Amino acid sequence: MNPLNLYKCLAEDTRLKSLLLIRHKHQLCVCDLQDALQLSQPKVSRHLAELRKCDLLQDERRGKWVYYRLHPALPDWIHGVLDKTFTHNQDYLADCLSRLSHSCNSNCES
Amino acid sequence: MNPLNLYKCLAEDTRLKSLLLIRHKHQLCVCDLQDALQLSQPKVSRHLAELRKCDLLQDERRGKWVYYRLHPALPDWIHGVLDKTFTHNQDYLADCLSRLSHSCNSNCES
DNA sequence: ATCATATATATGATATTCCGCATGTAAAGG
DNA sequence: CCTTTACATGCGGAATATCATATATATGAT
Repeated sequence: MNPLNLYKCLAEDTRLKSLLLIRHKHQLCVCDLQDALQLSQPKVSRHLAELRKCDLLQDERRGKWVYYRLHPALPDWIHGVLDKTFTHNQDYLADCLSRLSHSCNSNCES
Repeated sequence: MNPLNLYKCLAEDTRLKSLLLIRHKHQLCVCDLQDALQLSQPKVSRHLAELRKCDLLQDERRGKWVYYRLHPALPDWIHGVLDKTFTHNQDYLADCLSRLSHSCNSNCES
């Protein structure tokens, strides 16, 4: 993953927020994000697919749900970038974070 | 500077390399970058203007030359992101870095 | 089998970004 | 002045990205 492609992935609101929320909650399914971001299902799904194709995310189906998490092989420096971004931009994430904590699909397990 | 706008700025080859090279060399003028990146003058200039308008860069004219450097008010976490990106992506920068060291507009002073 | 829920994808329209080229401006030297 | 060098910007077209809508697929329950 070269830096240019990473930043292209981060350069869109839905993708950036999805990545940061998934990083924060460890794993989320599409409908969690759909609720938290208040976006249509196809829109969320399409952006997650893009992040998956770039190997930033990994998906795993469990029953009806598909859970997304950070790709386990993600280089250290990318973790660092995401960490800094999350930590220093709580205002950017406040709204969707609060909506996320009210939903309960992914929160209720492991 | 919100993270989305930052990453939009970094999501283009000319802008990303320019920023990283300027960070590395402390300051560079347009023709330094033009040589290092082997790009047309208007192309470099336009992307630098965009980075300036987003307050990522600051410009300063000295005689015929306009020197660009990182904006002094750049938040710490953005410095962190740039540092990690530079350090862990030397391959992405190798070519333009070597061309940069052969030129001598900005190297020859302070 | 049928249906509801969760997710993915195809398609065509719209918007945004990027580029090359031409032109404009600013400084320095003759 | 006039020219050269360094840089900036306006403009139209090409390439890309994004979107909404419709449709397809997968799973689980009845």
